[in-house]
Amino acid sequence: MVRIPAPSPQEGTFFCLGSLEITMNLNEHTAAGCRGREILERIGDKWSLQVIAVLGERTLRFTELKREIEGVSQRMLTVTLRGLERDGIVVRTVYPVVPPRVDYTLTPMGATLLDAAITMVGWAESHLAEIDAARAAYDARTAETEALKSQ
Amino acid sequence: MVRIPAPSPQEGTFFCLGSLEITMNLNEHTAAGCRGREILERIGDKWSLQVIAVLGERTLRFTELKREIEGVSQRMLTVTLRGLERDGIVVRTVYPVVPPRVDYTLTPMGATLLDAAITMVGWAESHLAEIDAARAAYDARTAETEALKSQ
DNA sequence: CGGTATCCGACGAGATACTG
DNA sequence: CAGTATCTCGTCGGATACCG
Repeated sequence: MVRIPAPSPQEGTFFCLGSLEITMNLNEHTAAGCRGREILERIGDKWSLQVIAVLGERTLRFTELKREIEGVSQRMLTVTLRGLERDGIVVRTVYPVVPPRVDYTLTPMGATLLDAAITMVGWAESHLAEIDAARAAYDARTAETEALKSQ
Repeated sequence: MVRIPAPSPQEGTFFCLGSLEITMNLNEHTAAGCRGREILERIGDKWSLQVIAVLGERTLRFTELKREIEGVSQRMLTVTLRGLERDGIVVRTVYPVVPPRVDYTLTPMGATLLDAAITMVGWAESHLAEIDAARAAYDARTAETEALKSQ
């Protein structure tokens, strides 16, 4: 388990991730202020991870990206890309030509994020069967309880 | 980059995470059906990761959990715990005593998930400064553009 | 103590229409 | 082509009240 000593305890510490402490200002003393969760809020949304994944293969234009991801609306792709650009995860390059051309590329930092994300996906892949079994068992238990109640 | 050959292509394949293909039924052919994203939907929500983290240290009762997490409502803690229980990440143990006592424990699978999550948090920790810089730069650029437009 | 039930506001996200 | 603007609806999550 990772434990990071708080460098300036007088600012107050916040149990961010169990034993993983981080230092923060007291006025940020909310769960939303947890920096460790920020990255999950970024890639935990509906589209970010998929965008990062496809850009991990190669640079793409807006329309190519939209075609590649399948299901994303133009609006949400724009919103997602702006967020990723703001965080320095993708670079947006506009070519002043007609018709317009905009390329999106993963930054080096974005590539390292993709590596970390793949770890998570790997975990998911190797535990999917176990999760499905747990769900089936839980749902069976729940259904049984419900049936007893309605008698 | 991870590429998993689709075992039964006739069921249709779906580009789940860039080059990471998974097999799925055609009637699940939505982005939400992506199994790789399921785990992110689980721990990407507002409270799951924090619950997993504090349970990673030791078994806790409901009220202890609520005290430990700070900011979570009773409702959301219940909802979160039910979800984690259903997925086999935590175990809920009810002791038939008065007053009631309910213990929550991380399963072995939950512990491995915590390890994977810590990888992500580690990434976040080591890139926070870079992300903040990127945001500041982006916001500065945006503010500048806005100022020019309103002239 | 450890929940459930209900109400309600805020936000995420799709559909659609319009633009440089 | 690559967006922006607006509307709308569904879901998330907090507050509150009640229960075994």
